[in-house]
This record gives sequence, structure tokens and C-alpha cells, in this order.
Amino acid sequence: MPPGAHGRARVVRDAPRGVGPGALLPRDFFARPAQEVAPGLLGCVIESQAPDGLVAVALTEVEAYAGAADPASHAYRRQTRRTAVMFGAPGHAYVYFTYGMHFCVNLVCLPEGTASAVLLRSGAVIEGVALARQRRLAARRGSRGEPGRRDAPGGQGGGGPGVPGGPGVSGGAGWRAESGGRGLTDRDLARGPARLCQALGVDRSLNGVDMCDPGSPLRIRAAAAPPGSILRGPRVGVSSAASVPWRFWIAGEPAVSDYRAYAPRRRKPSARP
DNA sequence: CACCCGATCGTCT
DNA sequence: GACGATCGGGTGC
Repeated sequence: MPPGAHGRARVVRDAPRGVGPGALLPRDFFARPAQEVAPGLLGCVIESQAPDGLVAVALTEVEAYAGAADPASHAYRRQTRRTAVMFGAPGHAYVYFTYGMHFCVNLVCLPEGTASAVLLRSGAVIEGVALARQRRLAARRGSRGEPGRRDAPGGQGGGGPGVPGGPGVSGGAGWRAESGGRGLTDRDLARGPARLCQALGVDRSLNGVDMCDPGSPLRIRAAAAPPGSILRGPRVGVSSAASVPWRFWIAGEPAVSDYRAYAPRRRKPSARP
């Protein structure tokens, strides 16, 4: 069973009418419910313009969150300081921090005063691959000790996984970086919401930025997914409304999260005497 | 490959 | 005081 096969179903969507490929998506594109916007975002390109360079990612997987109508949404109960951006104007980025170490980014939908958003889950890096890889590796080091060890020579002797001429899904995907790219394939650069943010250099400082502004550090350009390529299924890691099929992805794309049904974590047993 | 677990902290109850 | 819209490393089959 391929990733995300659970509950999959084909989706027919309306292409972003009147928006030529490469143009920034207009704000009114986002002034609709997230579940309508979401499939239209697949194939579109997120551009991150930072001092250290440009990274562009073509979206392959997204999830819709319907605010007040959706128990799984951060905006389900009421507006808080954290979720304020979701209640603002459409076309802006809602960035949140989770698990004490990761960022995730959403695109705000519906007009101001109402909350709805699309979580960007995965993408394929189509520009700035070297920078994206550098950021991913840096984040990896930072999260877990091991500060030293810069490019331990060690050689990748051992019985490396090899995988020389495997049936590459999209050409040469799957090759590892020569130095230090231990196990980090192109496919994994922006696969998963937190990894996507790492690759793009997205953090708290970008919360609220306007994705429709050409001068913004984070922008989104129109592009089409292959016709008939969009599938949908339940959202990942969602504890409520788990059966709502508001996760959308591009069929056959390597850069899509593995499907994991929600499972409550076990709590640390209280060591009481 | 499947499953388990630890890291780590802002947010809400 | 719990618990995530997660990730990555480890273990064990």
C-alpha cells in the first residue's frame, strides 16, 4: 500500500482561473474556504527570498483546516494571540511552533474576520537545492547535541546502501550529498511540514507575511499540477475529525509524507513511591 | 520496514 | 500540568 493510500480518491479541481503560470497568486484566490483552496495550491511554487539566497519549492502535499467549523483547527475554539493571523486577511502566512522545536506554515484563507488555513506539508525543491540541504543539515545538528564533527572524513566505507541505478522516479532523485549529506536525499529536503519550513528557512519571524506581495520574503507563484493527478484522503496526525478527507497530494510524487494515522503518545509513567 | 522513544517549549486548561 | 497539524535515531523482526 503506497503512502497515503488510505481513503484515497481522485479529485477534480478548478484551475486557478485567470492566473498565468509564474504569476503570484492574487489575494482573492485565498478568499475561499481552505478545502477549496487546498487542491489548487498543488504544483504552485513557494519562494523564500533570504539574505543567504533563494529557495523555491513546488508543493506536492497540503491539508485544509476549516477554522471554527473544524475541531482539528487551531482556530476551532476562539481567537488567541497565537492564532490571530488566521483570523486576518487571506494570502498571509500563519507560522506556528510545535513540539518545542519545529515550525509549520499555513496559508490563510477566507476573508478577514474568519479563520481558515491550508497547512503546507511537503514539496519538491526546484531551486536552491544546496541552500535547502545546508539548512536541513544545520537544523539536524542543532536539535541534537553533536556540535563538533564537521564532515568526519571516515569515508562512507561500510556496506553503504548502494542503490546505484534504482528506478528513479523523477530522474536522478535520490542521490546523496557528497559531504555530510548522510542519508539526506533530495526527496527528503522538504518532505513533511517541519522539514519544508527548514528548507525554506521559515521561522516565527515570518508569521503574518503577505504571500501575495512580490517584495515579501515568502511568496507563492501559480502553477498547475498534472491533470487528474490529485488525490485526497484523511489528514495526518489529526486527533479529531480524523475521517475528513482534507489532505490533498499529487499522485506518484516522491515528496509526500508517509501516512501515519493519529496515535496518542504514551505518557511518562509518574515515578511515585 | 514497523514500531518505539526522546527532545523540547509554547499554548491552553 | 498536559500535550501537540513532528522529526530522527534506535531497536527488533
